Amino acid sequence: MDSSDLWTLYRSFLAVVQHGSLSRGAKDLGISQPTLGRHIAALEDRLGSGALFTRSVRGLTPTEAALAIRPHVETMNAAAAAIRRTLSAPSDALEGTVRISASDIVGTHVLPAILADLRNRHPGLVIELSLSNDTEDLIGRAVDIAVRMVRPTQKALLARRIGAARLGVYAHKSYADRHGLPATRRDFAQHALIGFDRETPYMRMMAAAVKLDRSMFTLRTDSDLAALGALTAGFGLGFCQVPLARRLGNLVPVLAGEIGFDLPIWIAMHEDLKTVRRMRTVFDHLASGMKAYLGA
Amino acid sequence: MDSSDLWTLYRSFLAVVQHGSLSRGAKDLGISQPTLGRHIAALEDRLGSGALFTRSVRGLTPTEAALAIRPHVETMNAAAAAIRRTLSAPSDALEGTVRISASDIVGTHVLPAILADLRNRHPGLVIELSLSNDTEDLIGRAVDIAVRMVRPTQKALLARRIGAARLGVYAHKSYADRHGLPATRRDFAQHALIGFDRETPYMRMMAAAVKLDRSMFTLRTDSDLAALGALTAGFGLGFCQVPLARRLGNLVPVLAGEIGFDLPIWIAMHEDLKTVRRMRTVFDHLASGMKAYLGA
DNA sequence: TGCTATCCATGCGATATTGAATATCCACTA
DNA sequence: TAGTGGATATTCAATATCGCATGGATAGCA
Repeated sequence: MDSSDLWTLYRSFLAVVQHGSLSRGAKDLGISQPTLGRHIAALEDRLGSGALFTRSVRGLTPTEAALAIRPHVETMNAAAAAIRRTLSAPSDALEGTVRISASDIVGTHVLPAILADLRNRHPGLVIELSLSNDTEDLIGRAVDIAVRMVRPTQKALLARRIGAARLGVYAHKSYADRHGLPATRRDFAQHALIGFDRETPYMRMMAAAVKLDRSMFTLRTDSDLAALGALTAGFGLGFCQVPLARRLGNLVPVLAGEIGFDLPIWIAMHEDLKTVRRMRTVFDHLASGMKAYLGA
Repeated sequence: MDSSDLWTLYRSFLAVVQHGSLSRGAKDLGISQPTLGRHIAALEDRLGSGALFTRSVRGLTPTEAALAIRPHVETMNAAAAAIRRTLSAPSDALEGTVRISASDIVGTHVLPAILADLRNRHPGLVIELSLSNDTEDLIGRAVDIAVRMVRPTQKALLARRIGAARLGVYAHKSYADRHGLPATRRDFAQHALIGFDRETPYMRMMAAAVKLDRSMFTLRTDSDLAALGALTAGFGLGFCQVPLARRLGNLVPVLAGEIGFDLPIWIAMHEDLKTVRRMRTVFDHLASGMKAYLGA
């Protein structure tokens, strides 16, 4: 083993980068601190690109080179995790682990009921739910199936369009009672608006569609959940998916005819997984569950 | 090391799957056949999902489970390769390796000149060129930079739209001299048409745009290069990017006003790489080179 | 200043892993 | 039917790797 088996060393590298010290990394990996130290030394030696860490008494600080390769090692790690999931059960069985990603809102307010139903039908299934508004992880194998609000373009993905969730402006009843509701878009200036903080491509699109921008918001947050929380707490006017607003109750639509736009809903998974029965089952169940949500 | 360091074992697994036998895989990895055999046995044992291979005297045949995890291991492998590329030079230097993916046509007819120019300016650069019409590999780290014909949607990608290449129908002069050219779309039935073989989403889109379908083609191939070769050899009428047709010469446009559509051109790379100087440099150079190609 | 907690490095015996040699199996062929 | 080539398994001594114990160093704090 002289040429270059570095894979184990990469794994050790990741533990150190994530934990910041040899001892903590070693504990996480279940190996000893001296061994992990030797791994890092061996890796630096064999890569021949100088030090990956600067040793200090507080731990190991990654160098620029270490930061540069870190994302790649994370990709390896995600793929390794995917292997374990794949083998968590035979491919023709309706049990084992499936990892799903979805947005904050969908993951907390829409999926739980769908997943509970799924679990009742197939008790052997184990669901991992990863909530994030980033949509980068299907190819990198960080998750098996994704519920998305944008059309996936990658060829290797099996994607199905479920429909579209209309996004509208709402206010909680308690807010409406106290402050009334705007009759026209101009009245917005007199109201408390809940919106985004940082500019993201997605937000820019949304802002253009409804002709609102960051400066008009009274409460700015990048957490959709926080925004929804503020909305239901009666803080002010905010966006909400129409089916979700119906389900939550006590939310009254604002200028429903005038402001709003459609958010397409897609379910996607890697094509490789379509032969794995539980993946296919979860995929189909998510599709029908989301369709029911849209129709509600 | 009892819990689960399987990364090295995954690497061994991949070698066996790729080469079909322990002995060939071992030669590829630079380790001995008994060692590799023990790796596979250990992996099967620790994964606890039964055999990964059926041993025969002809070699090792992957089981269904092995086939299921293979893509994930390939992802790990691609990421490992990306690490080596990243470290092939310091991140602030204009040397080292950059891996680019592009379509067959662009890779063979457009990029070479652009890359040659690049190499003249920065002799320390090493370019790896991966040609394929699949566009799945940026997140999985199989390549660093991609030239694409579709808009990338993934958030973690840094993408720039260069413009659009118009796709038109052409015939080689020699064909036109012998058979004449169609005056209307209906005349196509009397001509030899070069087109695609299998139905792909991309082809379906293209077919819809120009109102042609598979049954009308006299020569069917899924290799764009073969189609272009047939076109320039005077086989019949076929599609070609307008700037490329101009550059090749001896190609005459057919119904230029009537048939054709625009192919957007994008350059994309992972956002992580934008701090690596040579990546940025190649990205920018590709952008300006492709823009020049479109303008030509 | 001295105590503690946390960190990395080193020496050393125990253990696990490796490679060379070899045995064995089987398909194929003259 | 015997020989050949290519394959996997086994044995065993050499060696690489590991964990434990320990040393040394620094920051925080009373």
